[in-house]
Amino acid sequence: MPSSRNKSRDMLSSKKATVTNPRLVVLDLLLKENRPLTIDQVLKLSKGKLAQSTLYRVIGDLSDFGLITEFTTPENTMVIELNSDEGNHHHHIFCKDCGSITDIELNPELESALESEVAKIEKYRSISIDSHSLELYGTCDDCTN
Amino acid sequence: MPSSRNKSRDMLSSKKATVTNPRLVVLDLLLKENRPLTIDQVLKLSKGKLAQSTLYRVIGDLSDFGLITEFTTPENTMVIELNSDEGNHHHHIFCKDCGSITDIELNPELESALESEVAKIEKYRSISIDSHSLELYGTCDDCTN
DNA sequence: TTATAATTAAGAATAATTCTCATTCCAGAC
DNA sequence: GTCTGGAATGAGAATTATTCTTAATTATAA
Repeated sequence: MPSSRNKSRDMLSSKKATVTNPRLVVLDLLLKENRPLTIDQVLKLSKGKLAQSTLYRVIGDLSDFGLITEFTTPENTMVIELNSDEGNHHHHIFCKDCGSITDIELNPELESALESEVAKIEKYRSISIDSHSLELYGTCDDCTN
Repeated sequence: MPSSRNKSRDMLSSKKATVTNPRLVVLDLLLKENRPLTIDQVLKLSKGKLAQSTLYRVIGDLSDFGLITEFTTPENTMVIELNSDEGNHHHHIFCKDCGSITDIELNPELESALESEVAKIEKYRSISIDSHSLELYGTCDDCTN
């Protein structure tokens, strides 16, 4: 009974969500791998313990609970990522060769410059902006060699 | 014989590409609408003059010629946009209610701050970054009311 | 005008995701 | 601990977006 299992349980309980095996499997995996995972990766790493349809539904549920975030690769497949407790804002680098996804944080001045620009755009265009994301596309270190 | 038709012809010729009707239809539409268009919008606006499979292939061709750019909505459907002659870099706002897509340009200082941060990330992580995109998600003016 | 190569249209095929519904599981009441 | 109602699951069908295949058509340029 690894501790990640308990952490996963707590995460679900704290959201008053029913604790079920598929949900625990997904959370455990994200806790253990500690990186964004594609659907394929989740399915492979969980070795047939999850029906594909269940995975998609569980992802929807966990997103609704605010425990994970979904986004997509440039090739249009779903990626999930644990929401950190601190709710720290970050962005992603996609490697076009191996498909790896890496988190990056911008330096705080740039991030806040970005946010105030976004605020300006909101006001100027009289629209409301919920979120922004900066994505970088390129080749990772491993694939460059 | 509207002038956009001639513009479209010229665009194709300038790339030494064969001038065909489906290609002209797509370029004309983009010239006329002057905004990013989804596959659905292109199909509807072109009123059955294009086979769907042709549209996808034509989009691939026009991208290869460097005349248009493809990207995707948060709902994962393809969007195309005319490449401006100036090749000016810009970003997009997606309205989560009506799905409209709007171009925005960042103020030049921010854009160049972003670029130098990206360069820093490249160096620091020894990766190579080909492109970046900033996407804003929110509600447009029309949908706020 | 004609030959050749490029392009198209229609629909089949594929891939990702969502839906359906009968079965199983969880959580709280006894 | 057992029961029970509602929530969640699993298997596969359905849907959606995109790509592929192939025979027929069209564009170019000699």
